[in-house]
Amino acid sequence: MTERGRPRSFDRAAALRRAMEVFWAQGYDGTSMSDLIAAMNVNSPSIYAAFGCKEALFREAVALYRATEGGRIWGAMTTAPSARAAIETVLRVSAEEFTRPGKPRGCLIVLGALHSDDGNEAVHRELQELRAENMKMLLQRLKRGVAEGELPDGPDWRAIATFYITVQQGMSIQARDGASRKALFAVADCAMAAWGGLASCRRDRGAL
Amino acid sequence: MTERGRPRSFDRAAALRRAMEVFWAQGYDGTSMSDLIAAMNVNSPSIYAAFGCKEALFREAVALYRATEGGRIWGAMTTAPSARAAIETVLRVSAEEFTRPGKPRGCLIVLGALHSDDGNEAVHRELQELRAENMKMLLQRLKRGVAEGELPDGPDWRAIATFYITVQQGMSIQARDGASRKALFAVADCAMAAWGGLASCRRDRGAL
DNA sequence: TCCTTTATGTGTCGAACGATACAGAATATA
DNA sequence: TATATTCTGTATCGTTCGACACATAAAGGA
Repeated sequence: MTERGRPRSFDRAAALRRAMEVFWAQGYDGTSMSDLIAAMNVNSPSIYAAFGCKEALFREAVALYRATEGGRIWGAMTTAPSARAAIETVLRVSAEEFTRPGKPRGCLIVLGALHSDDGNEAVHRELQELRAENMKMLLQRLKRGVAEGELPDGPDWRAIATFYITVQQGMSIQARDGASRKALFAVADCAMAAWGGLASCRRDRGAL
Repeated sequence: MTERGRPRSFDRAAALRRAMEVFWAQGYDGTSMSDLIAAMNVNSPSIYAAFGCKEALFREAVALYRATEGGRIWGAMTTAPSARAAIETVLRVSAEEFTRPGKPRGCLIVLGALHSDDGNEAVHRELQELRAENMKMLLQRLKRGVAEGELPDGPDWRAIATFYITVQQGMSIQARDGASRKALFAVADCAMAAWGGLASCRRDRGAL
C-alpha cells in the first residue's frame, strides 16, 4: 500500500524544525501563525493538514526539542559515571546548548510558555510537567548515588536537586539576556563549588 | 490653582496596584486590555486618560513593583553589614516575596516580558536593563567587600555575581512551578554553601 | 481514461486585540 | 447662572489572531 493522493510539496521534518526554532525563540503565545507560515514557508491550510493546529504543532516541536537539544543536555543523567559528574555535565552542556551560535538562546522547555493565558493552559501544563520530570530525573540520580554508596545518606537530596535545577533554569534567563558561554561555564563551576559542602552536610544541621 | 473639570471617580493608585498584579501574574503580552479593565474596574477610555497606553501603564506598574516588592528584595544590598550577608538576604527575601500568599509567584522583572515580540521591544529591553542593573548592584557590593578588606582580591567576582543572579532568577521559575517557600529557602542555603569555596578560590585555578 | 484521494493557494471567517470618537455628566471658574 | 474643563460610559474603529471553505492541482488505482 503506497501513498495516495497528491504528494506533500514540502519537507515535513524540515518545516517542523523551523517551527521549533520559532517557538523556541518567541515562545508559544509570542509565535503567530503568520510567523510560522513565514518561517516554514508553508501556507496555513497545509500546516493545519500536516500538524493539526498550532498547539499540536507546538507539541511536536517540543518533542523534537527533547529528542535533540534536550537529549544532549539530559543524556548525561544516565551516562555519566557518577551523580556529581552527571550534574556537572548537565550544567556544562546546558551552557553550551543555551549559547549555540545561530540557535535561540536558553531552553524551549523553560521559556516556551511561562505564563498561563487564555488558551494555552494545556501547553503551559505540559512544559511544567517536563520541568518536573527533569527535577525528578536529577533527584533519582542522586538517590542512585546514595544507594550505590557514592553519596552519604544524610543530606536533603531533594533540596540539593532543587538547587541545581534552579541554577540550570536560571541559566536560560541569563542566556536570553546575552550571557556568554564562558560566563555560563563559570556559573556551572560556581554551582559545583557548592557540592562539597552540600554532599557532606547533615540533614539535622539547619534547613538542610 | 485647584483641580479643574470632573474629578476622577476611581483611586488611581489602587487601580495601578491591581494592574501591576495582573501584569505580574500574566506578563506584558499575556495581559489584555480586557484583563486590565476587569481587574482595575475602570473602563478603557479612563485607563487611557489616566495612564496613556498599555505600555505606559506597564512602565508605571514596573516602577511600583520596584518601589515595593523589588525594594524589599534588593534593599539588603545596601543595608546588610557584609557582602555575604547582602547576598544571603537577597536570596532569602526573594524566597519570601516569590511565595507570598495572595500575590503572583516569582518576579515581575524576570517574568514580565522574556520574549521580544512585535510591539514589546521597548518593554522587553527595559526589563532586561533592570535585570542588568541588579547584576551590577550585586557585583559592586562584592567589589566594595574587596575594597573594605572583607573579601580577597583573587576570585572572579563577576562570575560569582553572575552565579548568584542566576540562582535568584531561577527561583522565579521555581516559584512559578509551585516550589514552596521552604524549598526556596533551601535553594538559598545551597547557594550560600558555595560561598566558602568561591570566596577563597584563586583566579588562576581553572575557570574561576 | 476516469475516479478517488490528498495537498495546495486564495480568500475569508468570527473573535479578540489595542486604542478612540463621541456625547453626556460632573466639577471649578467667571 | 454660564462657560470652560475634565472624566465617564457606550459603542466602535482598523488590525491581527487562529482556523478553515473552497476550488484546483497532482498523485495512485480501476
